[in-house]
Amino acid sequence: MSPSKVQAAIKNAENSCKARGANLTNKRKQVLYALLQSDKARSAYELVDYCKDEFGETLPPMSVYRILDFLQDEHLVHKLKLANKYIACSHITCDHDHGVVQFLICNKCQIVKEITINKAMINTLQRGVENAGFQLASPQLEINCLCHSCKNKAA
Amino acid sequence: MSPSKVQAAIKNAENSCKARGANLTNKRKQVLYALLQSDKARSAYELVDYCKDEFGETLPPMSVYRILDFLQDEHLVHKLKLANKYIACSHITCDHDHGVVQFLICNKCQIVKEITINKAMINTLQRGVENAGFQLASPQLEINCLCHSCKNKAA
DNA sequence: CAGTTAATGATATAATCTATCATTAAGATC
DNA sequence: GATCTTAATGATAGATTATATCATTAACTG
Repeated sequence: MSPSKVQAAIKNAENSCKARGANLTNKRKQVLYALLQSDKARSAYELVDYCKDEFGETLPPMSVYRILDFLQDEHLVHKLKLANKYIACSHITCDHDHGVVQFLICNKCQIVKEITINKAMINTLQRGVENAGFQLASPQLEINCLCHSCKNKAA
Repeated sequence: MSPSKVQAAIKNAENSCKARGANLTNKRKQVLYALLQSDKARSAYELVDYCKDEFGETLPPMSVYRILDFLQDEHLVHKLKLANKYIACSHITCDHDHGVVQFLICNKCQIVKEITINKAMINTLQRGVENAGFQLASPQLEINCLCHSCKNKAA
């Protein structure tokens, strides 16, 4: 994401926090920044390293986990359970509704791509899930994939 | 799963291993048994405990991981990355093709239900994934859900 | 400025998983 | 059957992800 977009996203995030009575502190901004300017999902410990390298900020892991919890509560960050890593929510920079966003996660390099699929498809899936007595935790699925470049490397 | 089905499944597994030149040892059978007779996904450490309790077998965790690797190589066991737990593959007991099986995993209690969805749906998803330059790791998705009873408890 | 809440730090520890080397069991060859 | 070889398992250490808990610091409030 371009630096100006990242800055804009952080500004938006700051405002939305304020509107909810929450406080996007400097350290929280740093973690959010780290996630915004990456196309990969990052682990909590990778974020610790990033903040150290980029900002000279020595955040203890515990603080990063707390900050990630905060950012998730504010809907600014999403945890990918398939990878045990975290990404910035895409709607921070682009909030018009295109359909249903799905996460494609590369098993090898953990790059994340978001694609949009037909809402009808998700509705069908949802019906199937409900017929089984279950309930979708989210319309956004995490999909185990292999990205183009890892696929070529693997071959 | 009924005890007789479990026994039949283990017998089948034994044969298919033999056919591939692999050896379904007693300890491997115990781990497979533990997964077959559970409707929940189990972690490696839960399997250690299970084998201790049920068979008086004190398997070190490392051995269980190795056994799980073996069983996965033999396509007898599947790892659910969403839960970091393991389940017996359903085709062990029932090998006719119904469509595409999906794993519904309860976020709370980790019970696993397998549902079948329309093959056309998966094909559509697959096309979307490929258009994005990715490749589905498997047609079987792991879907973050809440089961009926946990949903009621949560309310 | 005193008191309170919010945010962060420090420490310990749990859970999942991998790497590596040692040992034991099983199968093959003579 | 003794020996050699490979397969299977054990033992140990450590990496990674995550939570629990208590202490400290910063920010807000009256």
